[in-house]
Amino acid sequence: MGFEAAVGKIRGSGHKATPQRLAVLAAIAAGRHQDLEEIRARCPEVGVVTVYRALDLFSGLGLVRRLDLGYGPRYELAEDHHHHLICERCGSVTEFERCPVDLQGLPGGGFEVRAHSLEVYGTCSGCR
Amino acid sequence: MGFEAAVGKIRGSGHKATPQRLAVLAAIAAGRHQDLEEIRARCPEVGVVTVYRALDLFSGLGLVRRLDLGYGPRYELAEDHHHHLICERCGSVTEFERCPVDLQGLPGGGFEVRAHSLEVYGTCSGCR
DNA sequence: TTTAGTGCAAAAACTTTGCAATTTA
DNA sequence: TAAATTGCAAAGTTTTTGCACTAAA
Repeated sequence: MGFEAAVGKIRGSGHKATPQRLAVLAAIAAGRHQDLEEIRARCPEVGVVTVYRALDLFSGLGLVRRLDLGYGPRYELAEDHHHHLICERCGSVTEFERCPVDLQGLPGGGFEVRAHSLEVYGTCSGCR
Repeated sequence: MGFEAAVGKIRGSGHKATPQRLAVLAAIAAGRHQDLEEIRARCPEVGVVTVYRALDLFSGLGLVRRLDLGYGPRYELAEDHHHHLICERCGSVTEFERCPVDLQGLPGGGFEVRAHSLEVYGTCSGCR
């Protein structure tokens, strides 16, 4: 889901697309798996409380996803799928595009899939 | 990784397998994606601080993984792979066994894979 | 016996809430 | 204009730290 679609979803859900919310959304979209501090740094004009509330709203709308990659909460746009490579030694996180997931014939009896997130744990080349 | 192997890994890494640590580990192994409160309930004799420190140690050893499934941190044994079905409507989490991930020819230039975790987001049958 | 680990109490960090002022649709 | 949103200050939670005591190897 892109930035534009996300804005549409905010309005469509009956919420107001305030400058603060857009700033927070843009901040999240500008990076990947950022923590609160990183997001805040990209929109310092927005109060912390508002950032928390925006994050909450966005999560509820399915626009943003909260992850735990090992060092506290991180946020990113809830694209259809994300794939992270996480080094258990140094904690570095890198992403990769090619989707190694095949959700054909998934169990779960009628579960409707919207997105997925894959975390691959191991040791990065620099730590071996 | 089973409980036994985990104990071996604690000892092998030069740390002591204290009754408190074993209790915490057993508590985690007894359930799936539990939060701190649930874990604590299974080993009430262990102080909170010790639980936090054990969780920290276990994460560092790669025995336990911290996840964020939408409502704060959750912990589970870091088996080779886990697959969660997360309902974005009601927050319910279910697991499934069949692995839909194929990590052959993964990018990442020499990243050594040890395990993975897949979260599938969508709407469960009860919420549709 | 030595070094690592525990638990308490306190500190720090993080997140949520109440409320008056402000702003969007 | 009415209802939603913001931001401050305060309250509540969660997590970490300092330190004396205890226990595992």
